[in-house]
Amino acid sequence: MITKPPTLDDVAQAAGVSAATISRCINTPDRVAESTRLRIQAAIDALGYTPNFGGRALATRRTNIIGAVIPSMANSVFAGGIQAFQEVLAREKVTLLIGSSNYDPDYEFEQIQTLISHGADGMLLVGSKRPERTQQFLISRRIPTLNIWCYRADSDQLYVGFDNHHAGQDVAKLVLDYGHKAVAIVSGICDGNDRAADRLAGMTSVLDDPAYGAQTVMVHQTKYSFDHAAKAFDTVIAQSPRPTAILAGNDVLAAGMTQRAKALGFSVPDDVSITGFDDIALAQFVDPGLTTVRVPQVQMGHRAAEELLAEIREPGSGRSVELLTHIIKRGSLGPPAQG
Amino acid sequence: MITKPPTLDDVAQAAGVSAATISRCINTPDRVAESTRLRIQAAIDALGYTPNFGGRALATRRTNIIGAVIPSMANSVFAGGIQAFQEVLAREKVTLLIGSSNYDPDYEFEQIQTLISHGADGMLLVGSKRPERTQQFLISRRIPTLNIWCYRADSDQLYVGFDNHHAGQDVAKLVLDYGHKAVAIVSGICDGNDRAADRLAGMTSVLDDPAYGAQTVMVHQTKYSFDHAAKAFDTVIAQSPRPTAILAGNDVLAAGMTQRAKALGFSVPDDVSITGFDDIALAQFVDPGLTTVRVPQVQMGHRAAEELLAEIREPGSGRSVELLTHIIKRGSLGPPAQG
DNA sequence: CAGAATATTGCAAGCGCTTGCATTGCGATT
DNA sequence: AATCGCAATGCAAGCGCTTGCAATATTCTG
Repeated sequence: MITKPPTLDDVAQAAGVSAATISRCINTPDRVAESTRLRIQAAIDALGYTPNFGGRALATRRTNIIGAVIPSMANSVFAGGIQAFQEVLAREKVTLLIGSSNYDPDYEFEQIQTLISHGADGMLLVGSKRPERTQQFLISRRIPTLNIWCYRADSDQLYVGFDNHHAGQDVAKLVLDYGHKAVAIVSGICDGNDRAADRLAGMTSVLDDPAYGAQTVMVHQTKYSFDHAAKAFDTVIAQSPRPTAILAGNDVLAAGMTQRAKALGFSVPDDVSITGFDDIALAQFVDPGLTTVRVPQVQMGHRAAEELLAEIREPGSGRSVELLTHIIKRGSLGPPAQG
Repeated sequence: MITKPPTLDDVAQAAGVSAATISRCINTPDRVAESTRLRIQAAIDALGYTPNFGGRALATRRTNIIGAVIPSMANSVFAGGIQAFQEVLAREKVTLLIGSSNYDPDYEFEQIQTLISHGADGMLLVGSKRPERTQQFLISRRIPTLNIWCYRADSDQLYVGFDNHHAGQDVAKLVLDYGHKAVAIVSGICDGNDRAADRLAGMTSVLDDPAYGAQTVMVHQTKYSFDHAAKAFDTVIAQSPRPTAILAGNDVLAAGMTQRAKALGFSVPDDVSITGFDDIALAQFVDPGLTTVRVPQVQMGHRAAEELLAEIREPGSGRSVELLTHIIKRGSLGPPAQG
């Protein structure tokens, strides 16, 4: 027996009222008389009626869906934040539609289009820079959008994040404070990834500051994977002068390099110090533990959800929020060997 | 300029054809002449048109959304599989709606309802056992559903996963092969989590097999977090006789215990061996590396997507798939100290 | 070159729900 | 008792898209 799901009309028939009344009974119960409401409720229960989403979306032009496009689901960098984000949404009966862009702006655009065409009322995006057409699309569609993982004071967009540039400077300074003079940077691919670019810029701005008398041995960009990190280490460590410290663009790179370093017989941090970024769970399990920048992921997710919801319900009411990062010191950073 | 999003009609007007043709051009391009197709495409691009989801859903009674409810997004156990799952869906222009249940069956039910009321054409769920009302709901709504992370031959449901019981036996046997006689198990909470329960059952079935002459010192259930793992380690290690090996229900527990063990001055594996389960990225970074059971996450995600899509397009055509696990040997398991 | 087959395109009827406006009923007001 | 105000309900017009069927244009067949 192929039973089609019951519709509003079915319920109306069963309850002996018009479809409009049923609709009101569901959406604005106080507009319906107590007695009919009861009758309707009974009919709904009897038929097991659930409003059809498409119909409702079509009529109201609202979906209660929020879309999020994150660069990657595979590594856990974004997991914590999204989980926190989702918790808040769930509480408000809003559903999360997730896409992942694999760090590719074109693919990100595609995902955004998909999510929006699926009716997303708002969008959560990672980072701030994106191609003109993406921006245009978002604007022309009037989709409330909020960017996380970065923060820009001088912008009319909404941000809930932190200052990657500044955080990058912090680590770099710390490393120089330890006395390192020859430092290399292994960054994520900056093209299309403003967080990586900002971090890198922050780091180099310090390293290249003559006041410190240090030297940037090499800046190397590579993908966020353990394998790429290992290769990057090989490249960087072969430079001359050999760097005594390597600043990594994130923890995945740092972890991968640490492992590779040990495999090659280098001692961390005695032969080479390595710092990370993000403080993902992994960071404390690497041996030695990664000195890294802690990003307040959970807080970021929560606040992002709150502000985005606010912006959706009342355009203009969402606020940007700057979060603070701080450095977690573990064993992977030490003074350079006496040379 | 208050631009409402462009509709099919707008595009039709711009391209000088009827709305129907536009629709065909999008859904069945070969039914449209090359020349008009180009003209339409131009119009679409010019207007930045995206099909309205509600309208489409209403007309086709299909949403091209698949819902997934996973126990947790916070740890990376499920990330790889979901990412793989999503990749296949994206290729087919199907979108993923994700919910997380936090390992709570009631909450899982709630999430399932939300996703389905949002029009999900199919559901991906983790594990096999769930409350009667959840099952009933799924059945009454005729939602194609596929379960991952487990496999049951004797079932009319769809599974793409592996035999947790068997895998649990495998690790247990391996540990006994190393000569351990006093073994403890630190499992996830089995209530409402059939994977954890199956693994545990598999492990105990071996440990309690008199043929091996071993002893199960203790079975301890706790939540999947590093903190809980540390506490569990404290409890378990204080037993008498002191276990020389601890089987963990997953890698998070194993990693947390390893770290705690080292912090307390125990050498792993010399003082105590620890095994994990899942082979998440973390496992290779823990020192010593975790001997664990590798779960073919990516493969699981891919196959699950394929079978679920098949089942949705042609009910009855989806097939269950049993995947195989194998043990990855690293340093955390060794022979017991001579005693 | 007529007639048929086929490829393109348009018409119009929904899909299920919401909502502005009109209608009905009824107690309150004068 | 006639009138008014308001609460409760019904009517009907969409919301944007798909699709069976019909109409027209194009190509093929003999």
